[in-house]
Amino acid sequence: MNYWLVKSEPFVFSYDDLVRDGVTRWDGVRNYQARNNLRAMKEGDLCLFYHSNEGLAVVGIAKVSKEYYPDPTAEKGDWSVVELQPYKAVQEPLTLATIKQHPMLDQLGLVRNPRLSVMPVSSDEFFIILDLCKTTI
DNA sequence: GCCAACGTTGGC
DNA sequence: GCCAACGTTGGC
Repeated sequence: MNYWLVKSEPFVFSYDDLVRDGVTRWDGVRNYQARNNLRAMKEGDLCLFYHSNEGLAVVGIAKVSKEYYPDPTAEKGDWSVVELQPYKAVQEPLTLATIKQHPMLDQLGLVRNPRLSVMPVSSDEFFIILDLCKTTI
């Protein structure tokens, strides 16, 4: 089991939208590092769902329901998508400000490379974050 | 292969 | 709205 963090602008696609839709195709990724992370996801892996631009917080957990396949929205280039489904909303959203204050989370990709939209999270980091969200899985 | 210019992301 | 960081593009 691997753990990940995906970012979405909530006014484009929020965690509530994921709950509403039940499953979504995570398309439109046009960054090689992010794409390679999508390709490393296995069915059943869990993703922290982070709201960027607005909210600036981890708000839920998504599960990888389908492993990568070619992005149908890509007109050219070698891009991939996965499918995600809602797993669990967190009890308390965890804001970026709080994440930055936590000494155990200073290696988190979200802090070290704020522009990457799909990134791996260590299991230690994942469970620290769940704990800060007062959430169990 | 280098590097300048440009575009995008995303926090503040 | 601004700006820093990063990635991409394209000329040489």
